[in-house]
Amino acid sequence: MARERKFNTVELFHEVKQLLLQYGYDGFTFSLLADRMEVSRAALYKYYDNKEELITDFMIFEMEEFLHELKEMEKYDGFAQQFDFLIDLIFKKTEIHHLIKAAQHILIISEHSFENKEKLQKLPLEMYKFLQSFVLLGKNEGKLKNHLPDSLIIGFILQTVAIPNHFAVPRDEWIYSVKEIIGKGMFMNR
Amino acid sequence: MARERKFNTVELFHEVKQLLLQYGYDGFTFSLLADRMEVSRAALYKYYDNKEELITDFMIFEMEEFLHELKEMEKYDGFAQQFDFLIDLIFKKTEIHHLIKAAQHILIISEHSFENKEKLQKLPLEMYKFLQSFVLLGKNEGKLKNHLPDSLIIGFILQTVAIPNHFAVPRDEWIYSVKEIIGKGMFMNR
DNA sequence: TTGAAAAGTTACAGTTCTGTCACTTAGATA
DNA sequence: TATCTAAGTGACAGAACTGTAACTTTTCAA
Repeated sequence: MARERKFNTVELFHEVKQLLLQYGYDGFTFSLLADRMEVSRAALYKYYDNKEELITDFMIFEMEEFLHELKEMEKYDGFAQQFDFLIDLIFKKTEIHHLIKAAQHILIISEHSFENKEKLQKLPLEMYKFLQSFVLLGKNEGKLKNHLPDSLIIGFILQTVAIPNHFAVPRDEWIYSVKEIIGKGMFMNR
Repeated sequence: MARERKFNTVELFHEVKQLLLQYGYDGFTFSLLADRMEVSRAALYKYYDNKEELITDFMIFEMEEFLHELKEMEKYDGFAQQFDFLIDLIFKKTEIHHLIKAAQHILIISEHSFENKEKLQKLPLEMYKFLQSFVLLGKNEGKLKNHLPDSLIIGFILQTVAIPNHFAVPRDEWIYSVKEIIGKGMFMNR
């Protein structure tokens, strides 16, 4: 009925991710993407009205995938095991942190609402709600300090991934030390 | 001998800061700045060749100011007091975190070297070296865990400022809890 | 008072990106 | 094989930003 497509959504999103991480939201252009995909710029406009819609769709795709992997946590028993899984996951997927930042950037600069804007807004909330149940488990098990705000606990854990490792401390040592600080702090116990 | 200037560097940098924090490096333009300063765009080009040079000069100004405030730490006696001062300072100057990010952005995207590029590169290093001596003090006093990498300790402390307080936990409770987690961790002691 | 010098403006050319439209191409089906 | 339809292209106009050059304005000092 119609001509064969030169690319699919998976290939497209793969390049979008590379470009976003390399150039950021503002540096990303349809020309850049079209060159990478080896199609004309106009071809991309057949599928997405503008950059905002394209990146939004991509973000939703990435965040849903991450959320899906996050929910693997439930397969682990008890807080301690889930904690280890969580830290390992966010260090395996460090890009997600940058992508969420970019997502918030879209929501801030976009004036008019559009198709998937609402969906993009809801995803971080869903993620937050899921992690809050994890925090609650920790508190109920008596493993997490009760008086600390849930949002700070969650934020702290997610933020660690953004600490720049300028001096190239070996990955394993780094992650081990992060877990240590989050759990037991950096002060000596007396 | 010459005509009176319509603006000075202090006023200029004040507006640059506002615009940078609101629009980010990419969103910042000479037109935007000229409007704010109520001068013509071309007038700005009398003082700065381009955006890169302008923002670089501004960054150096801001980072030197911050470094100066940071060095007030030395007036406090012992690690514990210096730690409290440091946390309070970085929460008083949360913007500096975003500005340093922007500075790194410049260094990444700029191809050719220019006047103050080197100076901009050196400032974070100077800051790092200063904080490292603080970490050393903590380790020597037996207050900080010896086996944790210095760069992680420093990164951890600086990064806390970027944790988003989405649910508007009161400032004092927030900062108190941050200090608690950094020092003693979020796990219950058994 | 007049003219040198710095401050400031206007206007232009060049670049890059955006969004659209008329067009061509390729594959399925009738 | 004719033709319908979706895929893809090239080319255009409009917008925004950049950097510069020629010009005007203001001030002070000789």
